[in-house]
Amino acid sequence: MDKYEPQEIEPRWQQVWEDARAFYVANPEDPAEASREGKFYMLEMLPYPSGNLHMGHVLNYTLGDVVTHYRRRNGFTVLRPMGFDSFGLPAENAAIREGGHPREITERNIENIRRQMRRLGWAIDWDREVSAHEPTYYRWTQWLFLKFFEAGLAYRKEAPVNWCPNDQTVLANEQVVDGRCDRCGAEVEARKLEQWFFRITAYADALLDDHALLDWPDRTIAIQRNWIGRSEGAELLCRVSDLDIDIPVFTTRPDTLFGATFFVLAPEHPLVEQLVAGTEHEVEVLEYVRRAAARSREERETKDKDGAFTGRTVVNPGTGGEIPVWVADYVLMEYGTGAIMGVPAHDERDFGFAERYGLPIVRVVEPDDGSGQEEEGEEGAFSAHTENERLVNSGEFSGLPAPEGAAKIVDWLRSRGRGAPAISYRLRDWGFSRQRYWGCPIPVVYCEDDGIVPVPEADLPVLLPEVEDYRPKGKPPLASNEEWLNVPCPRCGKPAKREADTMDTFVDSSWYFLRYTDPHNDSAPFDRAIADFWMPVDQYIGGIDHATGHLLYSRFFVKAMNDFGLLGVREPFARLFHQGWVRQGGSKMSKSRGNVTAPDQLAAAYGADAVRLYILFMGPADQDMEWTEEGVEGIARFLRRLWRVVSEVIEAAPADDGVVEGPLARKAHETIAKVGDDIGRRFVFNTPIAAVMELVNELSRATSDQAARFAAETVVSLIQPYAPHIAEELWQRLGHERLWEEPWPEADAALLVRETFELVIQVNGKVRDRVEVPADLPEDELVDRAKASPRVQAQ
RNA sequence: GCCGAAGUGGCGGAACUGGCAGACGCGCCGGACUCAAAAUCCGGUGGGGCGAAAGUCCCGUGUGGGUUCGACUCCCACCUUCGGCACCA
Repeated sequence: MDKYEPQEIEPRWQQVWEDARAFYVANPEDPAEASREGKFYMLEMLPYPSGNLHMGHVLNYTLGDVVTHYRRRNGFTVLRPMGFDSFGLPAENAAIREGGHPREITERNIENIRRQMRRLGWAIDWDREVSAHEPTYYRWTQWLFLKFFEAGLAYRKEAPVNWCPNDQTVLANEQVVDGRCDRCGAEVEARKLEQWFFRITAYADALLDDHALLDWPDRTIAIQRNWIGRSEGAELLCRVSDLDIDIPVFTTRPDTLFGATFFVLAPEHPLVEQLVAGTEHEVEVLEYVRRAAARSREERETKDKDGAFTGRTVVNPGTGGEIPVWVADYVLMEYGTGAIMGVPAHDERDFGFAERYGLPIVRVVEPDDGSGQEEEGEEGAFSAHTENERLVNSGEFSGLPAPEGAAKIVDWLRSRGRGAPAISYRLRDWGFSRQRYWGCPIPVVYCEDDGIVPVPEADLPVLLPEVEDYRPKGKPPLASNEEWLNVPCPRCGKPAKREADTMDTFVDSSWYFLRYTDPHNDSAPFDRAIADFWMPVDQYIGGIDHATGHLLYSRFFVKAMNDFGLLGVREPFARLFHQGWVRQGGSKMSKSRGNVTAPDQLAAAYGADAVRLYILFMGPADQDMEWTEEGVEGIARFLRRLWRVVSEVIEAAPADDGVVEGPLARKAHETIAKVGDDIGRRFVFNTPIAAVMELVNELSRATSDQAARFAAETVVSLIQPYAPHIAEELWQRLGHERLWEEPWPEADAALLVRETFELVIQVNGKVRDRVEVPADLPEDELVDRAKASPRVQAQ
């Protein structure tokens, strides 16, 4: 018997699969007519090509690999592509650090990762590989941008960005950690610059409603729901009598309208200046606005509430009374209308403000217990929404239950043209322009006469130009290439300038799963019929850190593309699974933390099969795990044991027509049922390994009969998705071929049914007796049997 | 504060629909092989009593209650940890 030598076996089988094009899948001849029955689109989030794969990647892609093999062998046509999210800051920063061009570094990293992926034996269709930085890809990113622009879903406006005063650059949000630049540690400032935005807020309701279509983890849906932050309420108009202007406010508590004793504008509110212009309050208010602007976000959130009185009043549309208008920075311009009605009796924040400035506090909602209790002071001055409340001090609405009162008040306001039901969202439009080099150019031109002019489709791609110095230095690096920057206006031909910002990499990754379906198309991003054949992704696997980024952006992109008529589906990812973090020393494993174990050394020491098995055996795949190599020896032992036991069977039990029966045969069938159920239905990946280990343990006790032979073949077949190399080798030695195409084994249902089972009889929680009873006995019979037990009778 | 997830041996974890808690693996202990060690193989391993032994009894799944013949699992209250949102009107 020869030794188990993964370093010899593994490359050999990888070559066999490549030569046989085992995991490549062709698109249907006529995708519009092809049956979608049996198609399976397996996708894992594409890697960022930074240096090396780490164990988090190994977990992610091994999970996808197990599912791919399992589905294939269950008769599905599985699309399982791979690509690289190859634009972005890390490559650029690495290039700045090491010298050299981001493209060289990126392409070197891609080459290296591709090699690591092949070394691990993942079943990937490499014909469909795409990389975001290749013009053949980003040409279509630009094309899609133009569609969004035409539809009014991409627009430009002035907005605050993160500015690092030390590095003289705009930072992406993900580069700001606790308010500081993650490279130099300087405190980040807010600056106002013209920026590009995607109008994702137009899809806020669709993004919420269509959660119902998705088989996603509850927590992911909850995170997205929180992020979108939909609040129902009303928008009402408050009139500044002196100036004849109406200021809209949003509230979720219209029932408390009669308790609004003051009015507050955010310091950034555009009407502030007009309200105080030329009044005695002007100096004081503008000074307050300036001070507020200088405050850091953190200071603004933690200090006591303060503000400045404008000297103006507005009419409370409920009471008809005049209430004072203040400016205070606890009101945020970004949310609602940037103005609020202050109801100190029923809002904690308004209460704090009113106390400080001596503003009146009027209770208008009370618990409906009939006692009319009047509590005063801190505790009683405001009250949270509870089940049974009624309105008081609210004119004709007094006495109504609070929810009904709210509805009646909104109706009443609407009839007088002073308000309407309204919905407010926390979600903001997606700012996607970056003042950096290594990204997809935004294909527009600025013309003095024509404004923003899209680059004609025929002129795409707008190639990312070479620049002398791609370091960020306050203005976009692309702008330094004058030859590239200055072009005639596509509309009028006059001298114009290109957009020098590039796109956020999340734009690239918002549609890559569509390009995979038709990766070589050079007349469109993809053919609709082909995309409609494969989409949606049947199983997506990736980190939960993308819940409010990539996973939201991609849903938005697909919805918009569906509205453009480019695509049939409205959701990209039907089913979603998040692998847990692989931590080392307590923190998430990532390149930026430098706490990375490369899978290479591990594969060199134990083989790819051991690495794959080990990462899945460590624990439930959706839970975080602390990386340790402690247990990898156990997996290596298991593989050697598997090799030895199966080799023994090959020698001791040549295949014949002998009967396959007995406890070992039954155990094999139970294992088939368990493994298939775990992978297919429960989507758990650690317990199937334990089940196969159990079967190997039992098999090792008797290796010489036909039941042993059946058990050995079963073991090899079931472990194949996890450890395809050793499985293929042993399968061949067992006298078969092409295990990767072998149908998944089926458990013999008859063998799974136990004819009898051991009934455990308990009285008051104590085990009194165990009796063997027929499995099909009805419950009352079971009770009778239990009562008939002498040991129960003796009690 | 609101929303979500999770607490089981020395460790990672198993127990899926309420039915012998601790599968499988790590570690540890003992044995075989060996001049010896490594590797490999075999056996043991939740805690505590009683017993020479076969055994047998008690305790035990974050805490306190409850439902049930029976609870890691269901219900109520709480504690702890982790994640999301948060001056969001």
